[in-house]
Amino acid sequence: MDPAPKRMSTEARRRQLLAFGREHFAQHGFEAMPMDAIAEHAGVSKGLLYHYFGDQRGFYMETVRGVTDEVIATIEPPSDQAFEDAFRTMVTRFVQYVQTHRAIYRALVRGGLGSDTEVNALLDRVRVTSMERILERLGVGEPSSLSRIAIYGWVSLVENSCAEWTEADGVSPDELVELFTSAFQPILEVLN
Amino acid sequence: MDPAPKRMSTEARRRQLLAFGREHFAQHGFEAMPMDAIAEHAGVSKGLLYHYFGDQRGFYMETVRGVTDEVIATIEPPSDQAFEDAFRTMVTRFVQYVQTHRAIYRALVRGGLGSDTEVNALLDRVRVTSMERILERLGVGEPSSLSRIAIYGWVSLVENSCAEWTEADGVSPDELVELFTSAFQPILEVLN
DNA sequence: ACAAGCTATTGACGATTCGTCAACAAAAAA
DNA sequence: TTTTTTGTTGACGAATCGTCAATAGCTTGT
Repeated sequence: MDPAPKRMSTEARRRQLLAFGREHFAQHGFEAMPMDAIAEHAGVSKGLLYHYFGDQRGFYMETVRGVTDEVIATIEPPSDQAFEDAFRTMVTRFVQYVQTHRAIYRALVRGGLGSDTEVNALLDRVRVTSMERILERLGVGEPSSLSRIAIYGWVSLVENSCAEWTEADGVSPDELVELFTSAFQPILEVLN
Repeated sequence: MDPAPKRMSTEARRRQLLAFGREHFAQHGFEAMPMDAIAEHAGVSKGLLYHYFGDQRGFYMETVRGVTDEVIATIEPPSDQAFEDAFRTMVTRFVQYVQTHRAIYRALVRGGLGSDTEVNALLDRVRVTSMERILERLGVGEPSSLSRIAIYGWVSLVENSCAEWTEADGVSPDELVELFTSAFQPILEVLN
């Protein structure tokens, strides 16, 4: 695939492998594919993957974490806006992220890494972070059980609607943002 | 575990193995567990599992299908009610199902069989069936892309809220039904 | 009661994949 | 050049999948 220098610095090699992993998973999903084959496509030996990432799960984890961290950074709500505006900014940025990173996002939520408990925890971290940021901006200290369930549900709605969106045609980002915003109103009624 | 008769009729053995599988997955989730070990716990040989279900995926599939078919049958909306009532009946029955089958339901949506494309298709069948029934009752023939996305999102909200609910305390079924009903109103605005 | 036939059931087997590790080789240091 | 460091490899053992000929329990016929 690449000229693939025979020997690279630890950091450079690591970045290269993670970049390849991201691209690979975006195209092929996280379906079971032997580490041998992945390594071959990446132009290195299987042993090298294990050397850098410990085990298969480790490679998946680091790749996924790269994406989830990116998402979390993207939807950081601006601190100089009132709630309604900050909320809309978060949602808008999220939708834009999905639009810009269609393939990898779909692989993330549809590619089926739910099987792995640890990897799934990374996905849940995005959801929980979103929840906490919203609750914090609303000044809700200790949300009730119902509040948590309601917000979690809304976040899931956003997540899965976006996943479907990546396979649909003719729906603009604005329409999605509008949908998510209006869907949040009944949730707001319930919070604490 | 059981007295485990040495030889059973094909149908009886099949039912017994599926019942065991359901119980096993409810308790342990669908985490990777060797077929050898599963067979041992079930009191049969590994070969027998393969004989009845073809392969590992086949065993998972049949077990999951048992549950998904049950869910689909449960939320069949009554045909003699107006939409609002039929809708509420569907949601209520669904919530009751989750309450009654906590363990297996959580395993279903959290146990991580998303990894497998085919098994995931079974889960999606529940969502799609729900969507179609609602759309049909509303008299929506060919839903727009946005409509599909919106309803799919709402179904995901219900699904994931319920999954969280199985791990939470102090939230009544009625509160959930109320939440889901109010969360549906903005969706209704968008449909076609 | 016994033999013969049917079929539910088994466990050993080859194939595939995971993860390890001692050996190798390319760059840097002396 | 020689030595040292360390990025890299491929062969290996362990674990698991899925197969299949052999086995053993039930049924039928006499």
